Amino acid sequence: MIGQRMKYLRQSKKMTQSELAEKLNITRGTYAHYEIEKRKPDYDTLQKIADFYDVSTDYLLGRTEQQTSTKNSAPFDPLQELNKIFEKYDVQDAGFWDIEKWKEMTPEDLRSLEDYFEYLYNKSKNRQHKDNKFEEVDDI
Amino acid sequence: MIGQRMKYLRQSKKMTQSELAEKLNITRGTYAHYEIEKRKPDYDTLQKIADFYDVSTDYLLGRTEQQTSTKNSAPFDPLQELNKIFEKYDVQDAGFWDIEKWKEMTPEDLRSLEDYFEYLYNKSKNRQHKDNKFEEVDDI
DNA sequence: ACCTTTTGTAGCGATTTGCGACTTTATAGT
DNA sequence: ACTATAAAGTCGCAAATCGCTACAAAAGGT
Repeated sequence: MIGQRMKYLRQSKKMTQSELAEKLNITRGTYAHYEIEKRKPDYDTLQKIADFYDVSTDYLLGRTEQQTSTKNSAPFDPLQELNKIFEKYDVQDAGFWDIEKWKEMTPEDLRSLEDYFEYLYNKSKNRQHKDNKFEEVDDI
Repeated sequence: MIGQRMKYLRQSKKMTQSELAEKLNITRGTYAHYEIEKRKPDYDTLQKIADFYDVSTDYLLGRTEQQTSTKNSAPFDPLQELNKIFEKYDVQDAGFWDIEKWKEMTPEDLRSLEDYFEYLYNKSKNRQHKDNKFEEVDDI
């Protein structure tokens, strides 16, 4: 399936395998294998292909007929999201957050942080400081 | 990224790695590697994961924050599409099409068929039966 | 028919995967 | 707090897969 779609997309752009391979930083031989489905591109290349044609990986994999890429136009910004949470829980940035690390954070990390804040919030309500479920947040 | 998301999805369903592994027909050890990103699932497993959680592969791969799967609710039906083409080109099913084979056909195959019909159509207009560009259609 | 471009296909070294077994960490019950 | 049990992380190895280079076949153009 993926081979068919790659071939179709390539031809509709009237490009040769060589040209595509160059875009993807692989040799033409390697690329050729994809189209005839003897090999599969690694995840990195798969995404490059999806990016190049602006289609979804689901389309390439044949999970959907909609080509339309669902890729975010405005990429996820961890710092911005962090501030939202700060506001929500009325936290003032005390300066002990390692901003550099936060740049690497995923949406899932953010959710963890929210869980943590919520936990702190609940704790402050009934002052039970024994539970150490979240004690290892220092690695955030 | 994919590991984080898999872990998040699994936990939000309150499942263990063992349970997930069973669903995906892999061993727990193998599954564990995915979450900590030491290994990557093959394409087949990736799609099983996406199917199981009903999210897009783009989401799993971190290309988008939208979980929503773009998978077709009504899957592509080759036979139905075939009939549309038959109608369009006024072909009557002479019974020499191997229906079983057609069940495997992709949208791209359909496009090829349309090209073929169009070719036949053009040929019939100026009776030039020498060009054998489409001579090998018997493998469709 | 001939030459050029493009595509398909081994062969092979190197990388990566999946499994099973073992270790470490977390959870629960008393 | 202590122990037992479950869950998650990690290692070594066999097997599968990948990417490259080189060669073969097909397609296109003159």
